[in-house]
Amino acid sequence: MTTRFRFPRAMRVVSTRDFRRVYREGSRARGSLMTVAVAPNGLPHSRLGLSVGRAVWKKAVRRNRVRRVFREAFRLEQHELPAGLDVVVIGSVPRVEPELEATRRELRQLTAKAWRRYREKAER
RNA sequence: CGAGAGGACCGGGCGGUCGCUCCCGGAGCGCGAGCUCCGGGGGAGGAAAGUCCGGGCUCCGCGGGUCAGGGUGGUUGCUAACGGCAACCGGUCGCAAGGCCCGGGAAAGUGCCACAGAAAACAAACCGCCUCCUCCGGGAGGUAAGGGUGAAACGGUGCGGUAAGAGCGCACCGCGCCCCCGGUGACGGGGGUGGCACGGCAAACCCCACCUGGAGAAAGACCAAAUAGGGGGGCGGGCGACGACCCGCGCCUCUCGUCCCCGGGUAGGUCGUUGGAGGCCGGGCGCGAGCCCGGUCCCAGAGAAAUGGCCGCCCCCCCGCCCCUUCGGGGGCGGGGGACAGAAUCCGGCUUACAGGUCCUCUCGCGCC
RNA sequence: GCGGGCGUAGUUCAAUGGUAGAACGUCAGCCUUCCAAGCUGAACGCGUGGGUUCGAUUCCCAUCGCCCGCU
Repeated sequence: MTTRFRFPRAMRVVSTRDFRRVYREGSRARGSLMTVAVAPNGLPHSRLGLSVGRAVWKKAVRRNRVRRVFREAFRLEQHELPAGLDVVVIGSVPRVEPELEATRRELRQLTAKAWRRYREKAER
């Protein structure tokens, strides 16, 4: 049985309430391509939320490109990431042109880093 | 062959693989909304953009009138409508094909025209020119051809005429008015006449003609947790509002009285939401924009927002190395690049951005037959 | 997605269609033993491209950039 890389809508953070919860309670980690914010979601799987605003690119095409690369990176890395998290990927770097492999690497590192910070905060 | 003009169109192709979303069919799970799997099908643009116009649609209670405000500006058409388009007229640029033009009114009124200049719009006269007078300093009168200023100076050129001159007279051109002819019309052509009157600016106020209510899908309709206790309807009276006023009808936000009823609504969800002034093919009408008839097709519907990622081959462009060459170029290998740009209620236009490429028609020049 | 508004010196703002000004800042000189303050002087420009006009920062059109409001 080969590992599947499905990515249905249920694996997306969609509602405004969930976004607000991650921003308020979650922990963050910033890298050269993105900022990652995480918080547990109480589900058996992790979910992805995207936030790529006009500060990244003024043209809608370029923003869509950034979102697609981020989304593809999450799809391919979903089994390597901790389960049961809401992962909000924020486009925080103006005029980024992300490469897929670099994005996968950074997503993995930043998610682990943010998740570690969350657990340290929870212990205190 | 070269130079150029106008128009129509395409916007990388094929395959593999991992995904997303919607629709249809089937199977499984679940009380159910639904979820999962399998198969089939659809899935960005010519500008989806800017939001500059016009319309559909929805709400603001409906209809009518006058005004205010806003818009348009050659004519005739096309259209659901338009500030769009077509044909034509006029002006202007080009040898031409053709291009460009916010192209009504300045004898309804108001305003502005800096500086310079004598004078800037209604007539006047700085230097001049001419005649006469003179105490030789100049003065009176005639004149607007010449000078100079200016973006613009009171018709232009020539001849006659005169003291010097002047439409003072004549010819041609321009301009105004009248008549005739052609055209639906803008306007064009011809004839007569006037003796020049009417400087420019209306993307200055304005006048004229025509058009025009406001908001916008976050419009709007429905279902409906948690929380909070209020909320709704009928009848009668009063005040008042939707740019202003008026008329007719309708209605009640607000408030008072009274009677009756149990719903209202945030988060969230569903609808609106994709079948339409629709695409393609054929025929007919029209110079054309377009219109009519018949056949055929269903062709994106997301929602923190799908239409993507990776790989291979082909196509086009650029660079490097090597080989061949009839010096025009051809071939091989490697590397890089392939525009502008992403639907969000829909449609008709306009505008702006854009690598490269295809097709059609026309003009001018050169050569050959 | 929709609706509004604004672009003028380095900065904050003015200006009827007729030479673009003010304050602060910058630079130079004077003054002072030196600095500051003060005085004098200078440089610095209408977002961009067209059009109307004799003439445009001003009027008209297009374009670029920025800001605000509406669930």
